[in-house]
Amino acid sequence: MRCDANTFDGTPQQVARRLLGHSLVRKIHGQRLSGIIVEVEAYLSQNDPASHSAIGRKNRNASMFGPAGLLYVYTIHTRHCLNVVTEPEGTGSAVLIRAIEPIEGIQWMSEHRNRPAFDQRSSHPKSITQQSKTTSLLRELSSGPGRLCEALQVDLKQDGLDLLTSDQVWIEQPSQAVIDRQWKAVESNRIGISKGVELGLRWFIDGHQLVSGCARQHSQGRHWRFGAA
DNA sequence: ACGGGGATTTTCT
DNA sequence: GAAAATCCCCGTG
Repeated sequence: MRCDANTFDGTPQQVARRLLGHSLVRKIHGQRLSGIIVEVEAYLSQNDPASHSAIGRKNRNASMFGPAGLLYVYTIHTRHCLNVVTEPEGTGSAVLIRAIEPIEGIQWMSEHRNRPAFDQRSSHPKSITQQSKTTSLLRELSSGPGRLCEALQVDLKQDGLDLLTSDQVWIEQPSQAVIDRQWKAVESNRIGISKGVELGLRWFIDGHQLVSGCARQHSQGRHWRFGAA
């Protein structure tokens, strides 16, 4: 079920934690592409030197200052990254989606990433070797903010779309299958930034294989039952 | 008009 | 690990 405004209501920290386990859905050429959000970061409107909003409202970050539930897309080198805008119009805050576990349209995502076609027959592998092979293929697809944008064919053309009403991209509530997994979420510092590292503000599913970066586990950090936040 | 910088990824050694 | 790739925007002149 598509999320309503309640999902995007709250501080960027609250929305970031809430979005874990939700599905990011992209519809393109009549096809549904989707994945479960497993890693997020919050970027704040105040006292956050790493936030794009820290330089003030410009053309390129304008949608970050829009109302909660907008999509904010920016470019980094040759790639794109996508964010969910939080807080009321005029407030520059957002949640960066850093990794998804692909669910629907995996073949299309493989093509978009220009990777060898993903073999659906091995998506329920029996041997450990097949399992790790599948995992590494999926990691290439959507573990990392630039990768998932390419897999879902999201770029500046989607910047500013409204996730509440768009027929191109939206967020859906966690499926029963996800709830049954009894995931735990953990907090860490954000990665890939030079300022504001000590603020924390990164959350991910503990031990999930598609979380980006080397630290997929953070056992010493605070953690809680998924869905409790 | 020009040049630098960035919430990244890939492909080397 | 380190460097390249070769983007978009923004600040400067």
